[in-house]
Amino acid sequence: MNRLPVAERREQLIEAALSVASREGIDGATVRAVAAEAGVSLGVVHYCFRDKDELLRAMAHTITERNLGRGVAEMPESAPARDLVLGVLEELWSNIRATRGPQLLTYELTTTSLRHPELRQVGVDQYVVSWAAAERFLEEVERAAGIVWRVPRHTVARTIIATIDGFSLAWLVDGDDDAAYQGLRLFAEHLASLAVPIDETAMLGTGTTAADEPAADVHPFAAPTVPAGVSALA
Amino acid sequence: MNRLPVAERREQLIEAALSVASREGIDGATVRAVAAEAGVSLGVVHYCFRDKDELLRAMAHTITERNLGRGVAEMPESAPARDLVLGVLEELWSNIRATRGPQLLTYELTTTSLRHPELRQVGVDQYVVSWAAAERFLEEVERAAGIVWRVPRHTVARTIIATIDGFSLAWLVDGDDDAAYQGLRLFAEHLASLAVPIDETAMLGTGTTAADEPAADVHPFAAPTVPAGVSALA
DNA sequence: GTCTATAGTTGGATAGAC
DNA sequence: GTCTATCCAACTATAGAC
Repeated sequence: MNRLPVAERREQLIEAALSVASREGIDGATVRAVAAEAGVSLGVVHYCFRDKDELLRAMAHTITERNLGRGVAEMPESAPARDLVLGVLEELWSNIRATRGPQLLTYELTTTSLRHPELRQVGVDQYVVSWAAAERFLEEVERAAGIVWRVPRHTVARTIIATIDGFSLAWLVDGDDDAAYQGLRLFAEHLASLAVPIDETAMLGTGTTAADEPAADVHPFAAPTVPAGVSALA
Repeated sequence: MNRLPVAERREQLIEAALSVASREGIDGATVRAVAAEAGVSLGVVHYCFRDKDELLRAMAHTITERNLGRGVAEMPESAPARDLVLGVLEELWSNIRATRGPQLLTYELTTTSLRHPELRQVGVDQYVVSWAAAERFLEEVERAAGIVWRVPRHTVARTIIATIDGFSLAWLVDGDDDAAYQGLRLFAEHLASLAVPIDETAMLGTGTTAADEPAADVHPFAAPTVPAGVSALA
């Protein structure tokens, strides 16, 4: 009944999709369910989106977009790397804990994207955005703590995302808050141990902020981790 | 046509389910598809399994059972912790790389189990088995390397599984073998750094192999050390 | 723009012949 | 034990009235 410009209707439907999918799982997010959630009839959804895939893609895009927005807001001018790392991980964790459904949904989207070529880009985008956010965080820490990382930044970024994903998934299954928290704390310590004060590396003489001293066998100059055909963050 | 005892038929069907699900994804593992894969007709599957859920549960059970079997085969009588850790992670990784489909399937099973109460136990079992395997491995390392871990064993075990899951998932998406390998190497170094020679802890006088001396601030109930300026990130 | 009605698929589950 | 035939539910997608 209520007439709306298409753009607004789309947003409303995306929001509805997000709600249903977070609550019922990705399989529960049928076109019908989304229409019902939004309080419109079936036809409206198909008027706003070419097909279900386009709706899902739009929904996924909104999610990653928001994850990008919720990046590192402000960082102290100067603080020890350890404190910065610990602080951000704490915050990240409390955020995850507070959003079970959406969190699970992102993993459902990842696995789904791996089985459906039409959604393939969704999974790639998720990681591109996550890794980029992690790298930005690492840069901030470098600046604020006056350090560099013992291993290439992108490797550290990838490690951060992997660890958070792994602990989150396990926590979704067993719901053990303490165990997850313990694990993340331990990881934070590890992360902090990867930071080396800039003075100590000064004598190595280099302009780049990338690490020059690899850990044992971790080679610093591995090829950059940009998957082919993933130039688009947009 | 070919008459078989139910038990064998069941195994055959489970095998078929495993194949289809690994290849086409969990959604592709319909009762019909499984029947086709096994070369039997639809009715047969329903004769051997009460319903689809029971088939999926049986399939999942087979997977975790095999993961349990493929535990740490042999471990040297004596070797440095670092070598042991590196060796096992290498092997684990090459195994994952060689089994994309099944690997992805386990994650699909995890997320699916989180949305369907009837399959809830599947996800729990996956982790129980994984954690147990990791703990057994850690015990072996303790013995062979003459060390104990700086943090409770179950925390380390959980970290191992989380890290492997995280890197695997990312690798499934971007297919970057090098990046995944780099990350796991770095993790191996971290793991090795958690080992402390038994001599150094002897004076602490304790019978348990669990760590009694938490790392720096990794205390179960330590208040979050969030620097003033960082809490703004929340 | 929005609705109802309906076409066309797919898939779970059962009945009953063999 | 195995097969064919069939029922029924749920879903995507479209057509056409309002």
